[in-house]
Amino acid sequence: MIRIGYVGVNTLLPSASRTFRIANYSEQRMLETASNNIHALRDILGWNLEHEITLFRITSDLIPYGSHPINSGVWKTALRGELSAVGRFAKAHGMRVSMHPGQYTVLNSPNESFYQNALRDLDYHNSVLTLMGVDRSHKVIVHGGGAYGDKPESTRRLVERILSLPSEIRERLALENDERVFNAEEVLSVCKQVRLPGVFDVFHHEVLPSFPGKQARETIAMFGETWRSERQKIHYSNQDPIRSKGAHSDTIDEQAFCDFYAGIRGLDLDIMLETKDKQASVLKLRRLIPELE
DNA sequence: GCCGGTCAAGGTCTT
DNA sequence: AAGACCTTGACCGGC
Repeated sequence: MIRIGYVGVNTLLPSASRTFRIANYSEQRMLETASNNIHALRDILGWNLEHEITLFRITSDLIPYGSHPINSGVWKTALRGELSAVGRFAKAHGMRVSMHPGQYTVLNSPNESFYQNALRDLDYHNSVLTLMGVDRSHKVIVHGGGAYGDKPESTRRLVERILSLPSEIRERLALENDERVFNAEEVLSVCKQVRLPGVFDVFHHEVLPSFPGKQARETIAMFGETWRSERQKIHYSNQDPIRSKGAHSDTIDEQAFCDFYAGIRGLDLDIMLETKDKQASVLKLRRLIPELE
């Protein structure tokens, strides 16, 4: 069974990513905005339930400045009940949620300060999911980080940093190939070394290829081994025809997806679609391929 | 008031 | 040294 989902916001509903300028920061404003965002998230999941969509990525902006030093972390206690409630809803309906720190969270940075920032950010993302009460199959997905002109050393540092993470954070982590630095082959190698699941991003793999000669199904199968007893997840998107290389398209290209799907049909897989039109691409592919969940 | 254009946090890589 | 990358919404200037 192949299940598809979408990322971050629903274009038909109020956003769960509301924020404000850091110059206007106050604890009260942070808590109000965060509470509103959590309720907006609940409404998005409700919409998803009505449309039988059970795969969703929660925005990193759910708690404004959630991992910034300006934020005391009081939201972890103040909003415990609201996070728990939305998590109960997700669990009750068999939903799988995830989070994805941005490209600026760099775990393998040689800069100690940036490393500490990354640790805070991973703690933030893990805390949201933990307070929701969802287990470690609901992942926090990160990229490998930078190369710093020395890939072997940067990779070694990445491995070391992952292994030294607090276990509750490490056990929720998955690694994803990016389009500039860590390709699929390198990410898979790190995943095996540190025993973490790997998220294969189909589009990044097209922009920054590896595994020459291997078909998508083979590569997905190799990544699948890293998931052990958990359900495998991959990312899928297309190149925007106008914007720069690596930019996501507005919507999923039906022909491209059909060609891709022909090679993976029959697998057990969660596929996150990354497009500007969000939920619309999920509904579009469902119409095109009714057997998709 | 509304509209459209610009900026924001975060760090790395490329030009 | 400066711009690109990414993201959506906040914010600001001009009507």
